[in-house]
Amino acid sequence: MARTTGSNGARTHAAIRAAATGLIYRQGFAAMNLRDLAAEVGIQPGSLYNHIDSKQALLFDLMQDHMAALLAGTDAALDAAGPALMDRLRAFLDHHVLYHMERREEIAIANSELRALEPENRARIVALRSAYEARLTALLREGVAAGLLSVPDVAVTAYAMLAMLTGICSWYRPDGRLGKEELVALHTALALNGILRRQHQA
Amino acid sequence: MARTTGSNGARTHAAIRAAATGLIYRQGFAAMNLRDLAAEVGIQPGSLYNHIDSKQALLFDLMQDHMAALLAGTDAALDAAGPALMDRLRAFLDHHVLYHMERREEIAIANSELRALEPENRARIVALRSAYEARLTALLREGVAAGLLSVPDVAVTAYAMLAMLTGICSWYRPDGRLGKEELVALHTALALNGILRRQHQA
DNA sequence: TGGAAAAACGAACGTATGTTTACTTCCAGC
DNA sequence: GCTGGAAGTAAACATACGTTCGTTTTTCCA
Repeated sequence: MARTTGSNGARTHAAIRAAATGLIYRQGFAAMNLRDLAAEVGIQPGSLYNHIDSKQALLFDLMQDHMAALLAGTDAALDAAGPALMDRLRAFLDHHVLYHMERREEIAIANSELRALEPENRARIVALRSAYEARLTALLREGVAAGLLSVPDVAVTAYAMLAMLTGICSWYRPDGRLGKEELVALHTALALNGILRRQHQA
Repeated sequence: MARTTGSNGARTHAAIRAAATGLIYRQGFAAMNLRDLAAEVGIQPGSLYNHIDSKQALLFDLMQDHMAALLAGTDAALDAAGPALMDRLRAFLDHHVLYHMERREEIAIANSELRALEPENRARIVALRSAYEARLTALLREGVAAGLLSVPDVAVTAYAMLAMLTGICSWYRPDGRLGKEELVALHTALALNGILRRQHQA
C-alpha cells in the first residue's frame, strides 16, 4: 500500500519548506529558482512536484502557516496575560517583538512577498493580517475609552507601532550586541511611551 | 554633431526612469521585465539600451539618486531649523515623514531592493543609508547628553524610530482619510513621546 | 541643406526558468 | 515473494528573459 506517514516523504516536504524559507528570505520569491531549492534539499528539480503543486502554492502555504501561527501565538499570550488592559497591551507588544526576532525569516516573507501572490491567495493572507491588526486596534480603543491612552488616530497609530516593532526582524541577529529580553523591553517601552497619557506616568 | 541635451533622448531617459520606478515599486525588481518597461515607455526593448547600461545599472542609478536626494533634503531641513536641538530633531522627523509620503515609491525601492544589487553597488547604497542614520543617532546622542532625551540604546532606538516613520510609505495614499500635515504631526509626536524624558513634559 | 551622431526598430541569440513526462527505485502490506 | 503506490531520476518542453546586432529613421549642428 501507500508509504506511511513519517516516511521520507514527510521529511522531504519539511526540508523543502525550510530551504524555501531561507532562500526566499535572502533572495526574494521572484529571484529564487526551483533548481537552487532542489539542490539545497538534495533532490532533482522535478522531484519537488511530488511535494508541492507549484512555486506559487509553496509560497502561499508558507505565508498562510506563518500568519496562522502568529495569530495563535498572540491569542495565547493575550489569554495568559489576564483581563487587565495594560497587561494585555504589554503582552501583545512583548509577544510581537519576541516572535519577530525568533521567526524573522518567515515574518519578513509574509510582510514583503504579498505582491508575489496571485489575487485570490493575496486576499486570504491580507485577511489574516487584518485580523492580527484588529487585535491591536481593539486594545488601543479600549485604552482610549478607559482614559489610559492618548491616541489621536487608532488605525494609523496601530500601523506605526506595528511598523516600528516589525522593523526589528530586518536587522536583528541572534549573536548581536543586545539580548532578546533587552530588545523586547526597549521596544515595548518605546511604543508604550508614545501613547500613554502623560498624567498617568510617574 | 551629437544631439543636444533636451532632445528626445533626455526625455526618453526620464520616461524610462519614471516607468521603472513604478514597475519596481509594484512588482519588485526581479519580477519586473524589460519588455513591460519598454512597452510602458512606448519603445522597443532593445532601444532601452540607448539609455541604460543594464537592468542592474538602472536599479543602482535609481537607488543612488534617491538616497542622495533624501540626504540633501534632510540637510536642508536641518539647516533651516536653526541651532536648537529639539528644533533640529523635530525638523528631521517632520522631513522624514513628509518625504516618505511624497516619494514613497522611490523610498520603498531603496529600502526593499538592496538584496537585488550586486555587492559593489550594494556597498555604496548601504554607505548612503548609514550616513542618513548617522544624522539621527547624532541628534539622539546630543539629546541624551543635554538631559532632554531618555534613550536606552541610541542605535537600536534610531532603527526603531526610522522603521516606524518609514512604514508610512507602505500604506499612505494621497487620497486617504488623513492629510499630510496630520500624518506628519501624528508620527512625529508618537516618535518624540517615546524618547522624551518624562519630567520635561507638560 | 547635407551629413553624422543619436535614437529607435525588428529580429535574433543564448540561457534560465517553471513544469511535465517516462522511467526507475524503494518499501509496506497481502 | 509479489505488488502497487509513493518518491526520486534524468531528460526534455515551452516559454520568458536580458541582451546584442544590423539596419533604418530622426534630429540638429556646421
